[in-house]
Amino acid sequence: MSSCENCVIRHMALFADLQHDDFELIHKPITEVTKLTGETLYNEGEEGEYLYTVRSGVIKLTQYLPDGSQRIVRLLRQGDVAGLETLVNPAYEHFATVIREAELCQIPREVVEKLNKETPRLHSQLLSRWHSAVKRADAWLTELSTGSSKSRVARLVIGLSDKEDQTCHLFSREDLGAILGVTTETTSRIIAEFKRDGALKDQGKNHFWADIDLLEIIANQN
Amino acid sequence: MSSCENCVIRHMALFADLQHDDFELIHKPITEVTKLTGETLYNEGEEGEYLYTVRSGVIKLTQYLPDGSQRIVRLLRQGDVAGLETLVNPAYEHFATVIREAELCQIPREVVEKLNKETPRLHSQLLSRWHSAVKRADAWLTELSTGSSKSRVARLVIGLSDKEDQTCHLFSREDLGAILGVTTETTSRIIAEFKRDGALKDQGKNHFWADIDLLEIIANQN
DNA sequence: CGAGGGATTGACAGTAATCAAGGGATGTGG
DNA sequence: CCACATCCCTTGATTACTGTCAATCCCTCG
Repeated sequence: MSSCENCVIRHMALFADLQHDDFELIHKPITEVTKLTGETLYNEGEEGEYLYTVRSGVIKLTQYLPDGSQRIVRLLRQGDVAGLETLVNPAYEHFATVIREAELCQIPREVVEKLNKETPRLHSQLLSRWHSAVKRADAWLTELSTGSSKSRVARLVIGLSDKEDQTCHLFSREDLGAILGVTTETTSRIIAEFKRDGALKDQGKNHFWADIDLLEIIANQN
Repeated sequence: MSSCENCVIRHMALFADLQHDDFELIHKPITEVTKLTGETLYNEGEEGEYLYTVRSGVIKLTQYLPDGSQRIVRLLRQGDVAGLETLVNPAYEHFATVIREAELCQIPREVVEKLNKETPRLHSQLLSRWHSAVKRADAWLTELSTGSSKSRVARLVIGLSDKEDQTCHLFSREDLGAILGVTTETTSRIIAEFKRDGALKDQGKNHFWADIDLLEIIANQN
């Protein structure tokens, strides 16, 4: 139960700043769950029973418009938390779906609420989580929803790339489209074009080598 | 200095939950400033000396891309706070510009930092501010950056409308375009079309009567 | 009255959506 | 093991929308 204290990703987790005694306050089980691509964490409007920290994999948060069109508003990766909004208001505000096989810590909302009440050491983590959510939302808007489709796809690929070894795992064209607010066909065409131009080289299973410099040029023109 | 305690918009202000003694902690002057349309509160990257609560008027927060294109990422109105990010990191993260004459309370960052350290009653306000910033960022993306230009303009007009008396103050076509990620010409054409179709009726100076029901229909089709 | 800035409109080019069809990989059942 | 179905990606043809460039209009201000 208090294995959180020894968590390998604790330095980037919600509980990073907690001290030994704080973990005594946890009186409900925190369980580790694995979910496969396509599985759901929770749906918009449901009462939030759990928060989730992402240990590995990728989660998408989506919202729908009345006409049924959907938009992915954020991606969560290692160290990120899903369901924070339930600390302010019990209902989840997004559909949370796994888009790359994920290991998660499922934390009862009550645990976080209790810690938040009783130890000040959670406050700054919570504030900085919210802050980073806003920052990313703003960047999402300016970088991924502004300019031509081609620029936006290029920016998204850069954002999904590992700059060290110049590789990049992409998601389905449909998800990429929902991130950018364009159709799957447009996304597919542009990625195919990047492959023809040598900006991306296929390494199988949506895994690519990426010419970041070239993509940067594409991202900033047109 | 402690006139904050009697502020007429205190119920919606950052200091809503503070108690009498808390106001004793304020040892730097909070000043009320008025700014005209076009004036700037702060620029991205500057060290944040002040936070601002909006008493009246409208502030836009913008970000720029390397190629110079700009995007308005949020609007702040009565009760909203500009510059919250400086509590996490000293640099402002946007350009904050007045787009409708505004009265603001200019609060030294140190004041908020001190209150945040010394009284728990500010925490929940801060969390709920961040929460609402994220919620609005998400809605901005799904409602104002998804679908056809026409739908998006319609949604924006609805969002800017006073539902009581069916009126609406718009901003310059350029600002509306920067909110939606479309050109000023496109925005102008669509608003002109709304006027021809009777969805909007001009009442002078960017002030309109709005047929909300009709706009809702337009927002959800096409 | 003229200057200037924003709003509107037109013509046209370029981009992206739509509708439709084919290709390629994976997995299942015969 | 192969045939077939399925799912996703890709591509083509066409249409519709939006951006671009340019001109005009309107209002306010000096």
